[in-house]
Amino acid sequence: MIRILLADDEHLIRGAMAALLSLEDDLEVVAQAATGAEALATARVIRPDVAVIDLQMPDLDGVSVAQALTTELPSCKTMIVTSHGRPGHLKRALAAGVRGFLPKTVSSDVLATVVRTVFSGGRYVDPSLAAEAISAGDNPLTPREADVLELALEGAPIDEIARRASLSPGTVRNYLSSAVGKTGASNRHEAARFARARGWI
Amino acid sequence: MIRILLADDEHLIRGAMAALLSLEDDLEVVAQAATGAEALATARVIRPDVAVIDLQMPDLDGVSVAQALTTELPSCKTMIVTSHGRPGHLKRALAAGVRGFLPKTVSSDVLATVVRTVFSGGRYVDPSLAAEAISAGDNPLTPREADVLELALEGAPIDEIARRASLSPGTVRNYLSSAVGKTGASNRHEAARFARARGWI
DNA sequence: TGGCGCGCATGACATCTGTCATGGGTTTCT
DNA sequence: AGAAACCCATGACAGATGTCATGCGCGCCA
Repeated sequence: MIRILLADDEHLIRGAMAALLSLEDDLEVVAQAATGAEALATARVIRPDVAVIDLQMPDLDGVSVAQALTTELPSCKTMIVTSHGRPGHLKRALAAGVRGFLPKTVSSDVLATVVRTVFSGGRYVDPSLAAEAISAGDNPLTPREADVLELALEGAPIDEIARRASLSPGTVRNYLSSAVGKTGASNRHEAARFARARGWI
Repeated sequence: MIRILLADDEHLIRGAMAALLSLEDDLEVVAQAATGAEALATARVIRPDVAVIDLQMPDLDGVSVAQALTTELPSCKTMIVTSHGRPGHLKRALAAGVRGFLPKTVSSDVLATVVRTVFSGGRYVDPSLAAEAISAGDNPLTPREADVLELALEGAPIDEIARRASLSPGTVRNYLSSAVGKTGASNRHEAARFARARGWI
């Protein structure tokens, strides 16, 4: 029997997935969590075989949870399911030790199969997401550029970005200018959206 | 037996919700669809009692489907479930004749209950979404302002917005300036995000 | 040890944007 | 008919932004 921890902030989805996984004879959902922190806390106590975690959750995102889990509970294999598959997340997730990565568009059969695969030590990444990730290419942004661009995402003016990043406005403009050049955008807002779409930030 | 049509682009979610609804004795999922168009076509043939539709789908969004359904199949009650509950959608949905509106954070019990409620002629709107919608207030943007602001969402420069809206750049700036004033934002990008968050665009 | 890339900053310049005043045409309501 | 709101446009001005050149210090690596 494979013991599963299920984490998703959407109660309905979580319950439904649990119902679905429970239909399989060899799978058992032993715990559920609605937030990243909750997932982590529960996992420490329950020590599940496989953790199925939603990528976007209110507090910690799925990748952070996975990161913590792989160091704290190496015996617990982590896999991530997501609605909005962005290439960058896949790379981050893999680096965090995630063993399976799926969009929620897959069928339930696939989910169950992948749970078994990662449980027995294998890995699985959704082919279309993998293809996207490859075509998206490497992140050309320097860490600082990425930081600044992320703050620019919400549409804040430069002065505010500068304050939030503890930089001088001039420096912020330089980073943004560089980022705009690298993305081929015509202003920082477009650049920020572009980078977000690629999963670079 | 209440006959249900289920539409959601995420296969996993759809299957899981179907599994969950089927656990109820008086509910039966008679059809599933992955897109808005598919949902519509299927409903015309199957004539379900209740249509449970995801708000965001690749082609037609849930509200458009609901609109079509209420005129074409008045006997079919429509309800909408959504991940990202934005107040504006709720208002639009209600105007489109939707009988139930739920975030996916609710429990499965609630879903089943609401299905029964709308089937028997009642209405149900998630209380927290309703509260949000009320606090968001009415849309103060004129239609044209909303148009322009929507084009500004992607971060395009003013000249491009002007071209896409077939307006002079000066006019675009005026609308944007007005919208920025109404939203209390400090630039159009922030204003666009704000308006989006309120469901105004 | 000498590049090289990066982080951080400043200054100058051209352009883009936001704001305001103004005006004419249309529709809607009273 | 008149007022009010909206649509569209132009012009002018200040401030924000994008771009470029330049500089210093740091850590990494051949």
